[in-house]
Amino acid sequence: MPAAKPRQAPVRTPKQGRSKATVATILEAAARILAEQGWAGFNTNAVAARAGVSIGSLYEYFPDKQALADDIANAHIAQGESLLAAAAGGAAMTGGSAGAIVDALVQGLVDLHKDDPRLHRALSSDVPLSPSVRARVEALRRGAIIFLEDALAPHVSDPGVAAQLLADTADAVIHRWFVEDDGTLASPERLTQELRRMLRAYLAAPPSSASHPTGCA
Amino acid sequence: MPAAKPRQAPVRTPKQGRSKATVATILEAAARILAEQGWAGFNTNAVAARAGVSIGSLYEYFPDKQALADDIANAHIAQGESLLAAAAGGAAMTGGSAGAIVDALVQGLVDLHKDDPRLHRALSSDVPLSPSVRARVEALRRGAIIFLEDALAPHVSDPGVAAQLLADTADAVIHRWFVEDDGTLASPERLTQELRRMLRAYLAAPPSSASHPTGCA
DNA sequence: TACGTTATCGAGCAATTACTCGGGTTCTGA
DNA sequence: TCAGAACCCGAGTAATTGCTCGATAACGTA
Repeated sequence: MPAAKPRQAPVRTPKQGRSKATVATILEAAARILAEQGWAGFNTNAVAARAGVSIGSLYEYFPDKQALADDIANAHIAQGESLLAAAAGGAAMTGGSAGAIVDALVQGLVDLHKDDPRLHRALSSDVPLSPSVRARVEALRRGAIIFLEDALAPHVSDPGVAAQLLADTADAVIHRWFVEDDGTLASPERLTQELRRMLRAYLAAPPSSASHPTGCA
Repeated sequence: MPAAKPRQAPVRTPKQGRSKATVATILEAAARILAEQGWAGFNTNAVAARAGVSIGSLYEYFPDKQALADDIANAHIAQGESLLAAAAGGAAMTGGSAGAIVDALVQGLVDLHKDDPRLHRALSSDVPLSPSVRARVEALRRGAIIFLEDALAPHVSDPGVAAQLLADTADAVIHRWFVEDDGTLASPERLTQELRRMLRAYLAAPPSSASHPTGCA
């Protein structure tokens, strides 16, 4: 890893159709390698070879390896943004009851994780992303929590904490079941159903009860 | 990364006191580098330098880089095993009520994550561990779930699913709050309290109620 | 003290890999 | 048709890094 030096020939922006296709091919090959072999197998020579393109061509359009990874991550994040927006819309449509909020949240996260789980895994816990990309992920998370906070306000006493608990729980657990999946004992679908039940139970529970819960006394 | 070749001089097992100290120093330095810089900064030359030991000495006691990482992971897992055993004992002592089970589970996992969170993070989602180590982690997880399953049997209708949901939820969420900690909105302690509330509410909820939960109707 | 065992050392080898650069090919517009 | 722009090529460079090996030093014991 040589120190950052000013590049002689500046990075090209594709103008003709063939170069646009080249860039797309490179990005696709890079994503596949990332999904299949993770960051460890992600080297620019391999990406170029897999794309059927010379290493020189790759560096015509990407200033360095990091930019390539960031581009892939940004595309994935954009997908996540629209997916969560759709989930938010769905929750609003169905009336905003606690159950509807839970369903929309869980469904949105399942959708996000089900499409290309291996790439999602690589991007979320393997690739060292640049600060700007990390900031975008964080913004997405915060946006989702803020939305949840508003939606939950009528239903709980501390919407801020409830929103974060719901968002983090659903995301972390779904991530584990759909992405890590190291010999999961029960099926993800069954577990997801039970997850919804748990989140609903939480939202329905009184703010702070006795230390020994006894159900409905 | 050259192909695996039979080592000329077999790996030494430390006999004298000074070599035992050397091994300990190497392991300590390696753990610190792993915690501070992750797998990316974890190279054997750096470990040897940080330990104040020559690279040759390192390779007297560790066959390769992977063995070094695995040794650190195994020590960490052993710690986790005893911690979870303690939590299990605690739950049994306090009577085995649903609330006690939740408290013991959450407390055990918090303890596991609070001690050296950076190392825990590196080991759990950065270092490519060898299959045997991964198997040991998986065995630990399954053991915890089996234990939970027995403990929950008197309280829920489907202990298998409930046990996995509880274990995965608590682990994943606590991991996020105590280890990842990317600008968490609320304090981990407050969130942990609310997590306990959620898990209790789940265990107290009836097996399968109407789609619109209304608390205790 | 003498000798075998144990421990330490570090220059350097070999493989990997991010990235360059000089030169060729294809396209486009006049 | 032809000049220049856009595109593509891939051998090669320099840095990093896992690991070896022959030599030296410290230790234990007779």
